[in-house]
Amino acid sequence: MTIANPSTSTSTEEPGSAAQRDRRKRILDATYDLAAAGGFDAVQMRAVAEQADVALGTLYRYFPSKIHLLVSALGRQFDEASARLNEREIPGDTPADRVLYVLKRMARGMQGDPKLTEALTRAFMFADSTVTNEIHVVGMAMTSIVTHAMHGGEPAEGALTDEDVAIARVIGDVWLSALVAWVTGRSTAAETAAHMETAVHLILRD
Amino acid sequence: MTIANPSTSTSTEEPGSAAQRDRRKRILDATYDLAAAGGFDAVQMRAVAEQADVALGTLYRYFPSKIHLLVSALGRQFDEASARLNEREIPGDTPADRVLYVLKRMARGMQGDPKLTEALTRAFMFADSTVTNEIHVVGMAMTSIVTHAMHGGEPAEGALTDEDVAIARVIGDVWLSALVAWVTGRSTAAETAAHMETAVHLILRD
DNA sequence: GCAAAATCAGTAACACGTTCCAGTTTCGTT
DNA sequence: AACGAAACTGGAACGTGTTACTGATTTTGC
Repeated sequence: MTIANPSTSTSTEEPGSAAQRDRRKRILDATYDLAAAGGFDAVQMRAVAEQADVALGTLYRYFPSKIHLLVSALGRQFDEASARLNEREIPGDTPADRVLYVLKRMARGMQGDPKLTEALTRAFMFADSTVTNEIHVVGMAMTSIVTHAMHGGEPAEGALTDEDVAIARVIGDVWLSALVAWVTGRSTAAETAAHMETAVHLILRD
Repeated sequence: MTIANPSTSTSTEEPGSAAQRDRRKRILDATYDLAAAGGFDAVQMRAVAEQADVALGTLYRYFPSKIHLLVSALGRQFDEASARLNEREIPGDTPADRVLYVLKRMARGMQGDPKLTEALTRAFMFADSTVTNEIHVVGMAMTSIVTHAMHGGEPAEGALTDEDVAIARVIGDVWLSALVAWVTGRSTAAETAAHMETAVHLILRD
């Protein structure tokens, strides 16, 4: 339905003073709200600053660009999704079934928040090398989710073969392309789902 | 109030007066040159207009946005590549070998023009539903290139199975993701090539 | 408890995509 | 050749991301 706003969880200890953490949190919350309400274009730096009760210069001190801001928000989202999915067993009899299960779960969450998804995906696609760190987090989370599903939810982290990782990466690539096509209005949710299903069966061959 | 929009025609026979065709070509040439020299950011609408010897308003009459402009340039480029590749036999003993041959050829071309590739890829990733037509051209050209390679360069257009098309799409998806990773500086050319090789063998299994 | 350093608010200004407009030129038709 | 429609030019202007600057306020080091 809706993607949980991660602002309530402060599991990882972030550096800086309490006031800094406060401002950072307020900024990310404002970003999240604006993105969820109006998508990429609605996340305007002046609006974020105002809603976070922070000056524009301060906003730029914390996040050097709109892309950094949105990708950081995406990173938190993905971390949360990954954590939720990886701590449970995945239903399904075959790897393909299980992978499709998690992909469909993620798709459902995203379709429930299309504007937010559009904003974060656009930022991800537009990011350059200055955002490499934040983006790497997303890629690894995706690989983790897929391999975890392939192995049926068993914590077989050490048993990942090269082929497992390659398969997960390919599925992640297809997923990303499908996501972009959906976000940019070039394919419907149903077409995206059908394409993912075809691709997963093709790659995991059953 | 005017409806006419010369930019919406992408077929080989372009309508309009000679002057219109002239302007369109000048605009696309200027776009190409600026993109090749400085990438996405260097393709500035005022600069394109000036270099094409056209007023800014005229540029916007032909291409309603920077994204349309760049995606159209990408379409022209892809059409040419597709035509060149499809009129010859593809070397290689297996479908995987042949597909990798054309992918590596394309990769080499792109690495030779990194700024141009960056500009066109960025535009492609940022396009929305108003550019669907132009983007469809690119997608079909990609599918055509891959299926042509799979079948060894034989003109077996009528014999494409659903699976052929699905495979071509998946390979296109992986290609696109790899391209984005390379363009945004998140992976090197060598990593991209290795990933493509792994993925193609995985999908075409031989 | 205090001075220096860092941070912040507020605001102006710049850059580039985009829109709009008034006047001029080109094009197709009669 | 003349006329109306469409296209073109040149330039002003607007919105939003980004930068720069100044004077207050908070934090830090001692």
